[in-house]
Amino acid sequence: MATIYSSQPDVGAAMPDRRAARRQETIDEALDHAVAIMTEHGVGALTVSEMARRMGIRAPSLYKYFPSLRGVYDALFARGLRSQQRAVRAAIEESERGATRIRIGARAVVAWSVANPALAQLLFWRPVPGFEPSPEVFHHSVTEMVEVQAELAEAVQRGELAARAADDDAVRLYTIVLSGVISQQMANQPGATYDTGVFTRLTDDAIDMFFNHYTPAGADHADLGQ
Amino acid sequence: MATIYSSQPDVGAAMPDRRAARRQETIDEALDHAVAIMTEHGVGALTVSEMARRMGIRAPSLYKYFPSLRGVYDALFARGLRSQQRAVRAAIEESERGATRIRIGARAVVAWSVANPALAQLLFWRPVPGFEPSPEVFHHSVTEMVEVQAELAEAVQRGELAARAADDDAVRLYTIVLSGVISQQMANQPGATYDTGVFTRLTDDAIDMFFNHYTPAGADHADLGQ
DNA sequence: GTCTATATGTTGATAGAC
DNA sequence: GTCTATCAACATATAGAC
Repeated sequence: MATIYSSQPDVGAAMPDRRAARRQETIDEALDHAVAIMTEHGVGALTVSEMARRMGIRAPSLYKYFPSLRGVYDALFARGLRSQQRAVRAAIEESERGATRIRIGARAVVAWSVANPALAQLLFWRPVPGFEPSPEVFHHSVTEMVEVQAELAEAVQRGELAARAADDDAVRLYTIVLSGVISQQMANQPGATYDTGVFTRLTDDAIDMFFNHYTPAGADHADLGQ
Repeated sequence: MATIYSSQPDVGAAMPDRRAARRQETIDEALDHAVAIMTEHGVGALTVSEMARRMGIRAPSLYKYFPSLRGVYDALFARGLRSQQRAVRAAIEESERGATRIRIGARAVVAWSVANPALAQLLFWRPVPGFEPSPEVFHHSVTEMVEVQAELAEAVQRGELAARAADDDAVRLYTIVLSGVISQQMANQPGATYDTGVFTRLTDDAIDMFFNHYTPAGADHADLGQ
């Protein structure tokens, strides 16, 4: 297998990999600029022309990397999902399972969202007329919700939450709470960080509210997984 | 004072009122088309040209009624606020005060939002690059929150909710819950009605969750204001 | 208050040379 | 894989005739 560490990079079988890597670098750079544009001027203000302008190339050249503007949005949606997933996984990595992990994961999602408002809007809202993520990209998004449900089931098993918390509706209520925090923060105080945002500061409060709603019978109001 | 019921409508002092009324009708018709365009193609897809096209006039003519495209958005924001307020006031009109009124108002906000998705997106999100409502329009939006806070204080007074429910943070948590329900519904199942939406169906559940979070000391988990 | 005409700018996308 | 050239369309907004 050819390696990108080859000492003779321009020869023979090493080429295709090098080409592919270079190509991927260009794509990544293009997406970096796309995120910057959306952050500065709004998610709906992205244009192929502006991306090309910032890269110092002509617009037609970008069509070698993306089939269309929608293709760019789709790549951005996928990148957003991956980035968010990485952030969450890094946060929960060594945490205890169950309620604790749910809380830490929730904090991570909110923190990632305010740190990446452009991508977050693309994931949580539908701000671009006519754009919907392609099925294969959207599939990852569904996968993520399955993991949340599994963790809720674990919390039930541990006696931290009532049995109802393993239902589909509980997952929905969880997403309602998180997307509420994120939406209100992005819409009403866009510049703030996780610590300074008047809505993001309520993340733990919101999670408490969610957990209390599923307090197991006989248990007291415990502040789970603090 | 001249009346629009004047039997001699084209004479003298009656004219300015008739002119003003006719002008307002044209503006309203223009905004109707604007809402239709946003509903069909997304909030960000509104153009002066398309509005004119649907009205059967030329684009320049519309500039006699609106100073710019942003002016149209501002008028739409104001219309959305008024419409939502009317819906809520009609719903709570004869209800008991306190927790009951909060619950009924919340249902009304969610129902109005899924029935008016375009205007709701304009109010709850910031989907249009560079558009922010003008200060005087936005002021009404703040007024509304003050009313929510007053009703929460009333619920505290009645012993329905704990004292903390009168804090600023409680109002924020309330808006988090509502905007969460609305955001998730609009983003993930846009076509649904209040009754068929998998998220809007959880409105009462979400309000229960909110109320339980502020259960007064000594009180049991009551389903307030059902 | 409507129109035509126009200035001025933008975009997404393709064809084809190099 | 980059470019030039170009298409076809669309936009916001203004000037000025009627």
